[in-house]
Amino acid sequence: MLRLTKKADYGLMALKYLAEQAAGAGVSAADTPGSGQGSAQSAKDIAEAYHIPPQLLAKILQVLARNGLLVSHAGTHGGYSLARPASQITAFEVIRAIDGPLFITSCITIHGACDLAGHCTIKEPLRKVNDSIKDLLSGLSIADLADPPESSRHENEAAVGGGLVSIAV
Amino acid sequence: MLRLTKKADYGLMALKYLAEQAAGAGVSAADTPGSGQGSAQSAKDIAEAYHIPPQLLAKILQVLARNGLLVSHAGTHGGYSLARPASQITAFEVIRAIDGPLFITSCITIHGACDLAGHCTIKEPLRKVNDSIKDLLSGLSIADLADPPESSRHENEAAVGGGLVSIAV
DNA sequence: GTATCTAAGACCGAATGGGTCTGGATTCCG
DNA sequence: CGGAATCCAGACCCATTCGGTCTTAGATAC
Repeated sequence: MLRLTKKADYGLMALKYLAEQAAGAGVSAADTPGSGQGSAQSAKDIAEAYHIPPQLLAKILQVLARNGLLVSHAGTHGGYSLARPASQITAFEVIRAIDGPLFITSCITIHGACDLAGHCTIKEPLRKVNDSIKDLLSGLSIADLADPPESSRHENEAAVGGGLVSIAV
Repeated sequence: MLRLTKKADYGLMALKYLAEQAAGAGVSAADTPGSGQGSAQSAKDIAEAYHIPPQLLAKILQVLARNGLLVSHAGTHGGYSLARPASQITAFEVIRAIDGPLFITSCITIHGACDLAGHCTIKEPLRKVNDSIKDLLSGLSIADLADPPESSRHENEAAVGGGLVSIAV
């Protein structure tokens, strides 16, 4: 299937959300305990914005924070904010933090070991594909997600407060 | 994890094996359809060559045959052979035949439907990545696996046709 | 007619992924 | 100070998928 997990999806969406908040809210609005990258958003807020299970997102954000992509702040008005500018956080980092190392084939492991050790003959060509995908994702930043260059925009995604599913596509 | 399944691995290895057999069997290069030469290999042979479970490989080959990538021949000296020249069978076809449609994110489905229907905002950028990966795999043929191009080249621009690595969004 | 091979399906155990729950530890605020 | 809001870290559960096996049936060459 070659697909990334829902967790990674959620993580990307959350980062995008934070990037938008940071950009829109102006840095000076509320002096937040983060590192000045806009206002901190709680896991619950983000989860509600996208209708994803709050507890699950909470765990994802924890992982992201542990990996240095987010900064967290506990307490009453705590939450998460980006650890770096959105343009300097790549989708690859997010995915690897959540889903672990990115290997297209079961052969390519950290040690290069393979259960088909000697006789796995397709390893090398696939490694190139693997690297290409990695490069591909490394070239995609959160800022790119948040601010699509010129793609089609027939989707009305205005902040739907407590809205229902609005099937647009 | 973004990795393809072991079945797809096995499938690719098997195709590569068949390509090599076809090429080495005296017939002109790898560009020979699976007809007329006794180079049909049984599932058991291939399985033994790579030490993979024979019955599992058998099922994989069946799927491949059903999808028109292999031609099968039952009977005493039956077996499988490539339905097309190895250079005209892409890794993408193999993977899709075995692992099903290739979608990087759970949002992108056949109908475009998404459980996060309206509010999945990262769908479009990721679709581009998805397409790029698809192009990447479509540019990799079985012949490339069997006869690895000079890997001393730059990694990303191997045998791939268009500028697919340039996502840049 | 029999040995050899593919075809097709049911079936199973283990791993993974998605999601929940619980019990803390921190920080703000009245 | 004490409580509310928030993050943190696990354990835990359930459904799906994956890897693999088994069985039965249909084709084909000798």
